[in-house]
Amino acid sequence: MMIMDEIENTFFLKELNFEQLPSNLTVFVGFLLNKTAQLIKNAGDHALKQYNITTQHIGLLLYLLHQPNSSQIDISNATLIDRTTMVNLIDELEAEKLVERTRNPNDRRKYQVTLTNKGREMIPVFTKLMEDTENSFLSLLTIGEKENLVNALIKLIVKK
Amino acid sequence: MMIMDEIENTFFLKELNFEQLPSNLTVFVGFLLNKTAQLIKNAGDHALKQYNITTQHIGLLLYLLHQPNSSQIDISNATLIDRTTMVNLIDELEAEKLVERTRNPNDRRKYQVTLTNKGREMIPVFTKLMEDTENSFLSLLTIGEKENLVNALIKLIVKK
DNA sequence: ATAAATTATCAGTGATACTGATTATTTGTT
DNA sequence: AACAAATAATCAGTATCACTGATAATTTAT
Repeated sequence: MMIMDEIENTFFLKELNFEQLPSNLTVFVGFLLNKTAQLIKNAGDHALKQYNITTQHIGLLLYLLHQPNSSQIDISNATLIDRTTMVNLIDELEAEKLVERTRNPNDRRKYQVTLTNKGREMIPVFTKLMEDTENSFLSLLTIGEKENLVNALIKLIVKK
Repeated sequence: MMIMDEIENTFFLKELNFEQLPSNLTVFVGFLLNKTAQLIKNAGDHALKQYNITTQHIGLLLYLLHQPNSSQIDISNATLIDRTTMVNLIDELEAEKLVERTRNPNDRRKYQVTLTNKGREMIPVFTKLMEDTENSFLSLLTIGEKENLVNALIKLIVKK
């Protein structure tokens, strides 16, 4: 496979000092995904640090913008974040006065999580910050490569 | 961008119940990378569970196969895993009798981390398991798509 | 009316990354 | 040779995140 040469020339050999590679490269896709995810998350979190939130919170806010009054389970399902982790994330957004919990009058087991005015105001700020951060992170890729990357990742996630 | 339609038709709309999306899709690349990395890691860890190791350990073993007698710092740099985390990972591999620490006689600050016979015997087993797992995970992608994915991820990691 | 399911919550566990300090050792400088 | 600085491994502690399993409140199904 072509990739093998590519890796040996660019990545493992030069940067990671791998001098030889196992015969099948797929062993490393998990590693590559893991490290890339870590790097882009760090970049995003760093940019958001001044606002006391992380990249995880952004997904919630954007979801709420388009699906107002969602329950925590709804948000959990939509963002693929565990329901018990969601409790903390929404606690944190509430502490920053970006969202509010109100009971759903039609089903009092549920909350309606809603954006506050501050939340609505801040979303464009956060979005811009994240866009800039991700664009900078992805700047080595062409538009086509970005599209391919996104499409591949979506395929892999949707499959599950 | 074409991608927007793609996402709306396949992913957010159907699976995640997003009905509308922010104008710039790059906000979500971090999310996609994060989730994909999580899923593939879970799959690998599950396959390796019977051997009491995780996908993280595999990278170390393979590195040691090609760079015997490496120090912990060497491995740490090669695998992009923090040096303090490395201590634990090698503890765990040692507990499983897959590697050994011996002091480097030329520099007694360093260890030489070496594969045991058991370690060398098990590597093909682990590799096969990981290959099967990753191939299954990536089975929806064509060869070309896999190559593009790997190349894109390598570009993004090497850049940093 | 009762059983079963659902939503949110909490306590606890485990994996991982990272900071900052410490010890032992080696290297560089005078 | 003596001393300072750098390096390798370690440890204690913090933080994030995913996840298990339990519980209380409420709704739905039988």
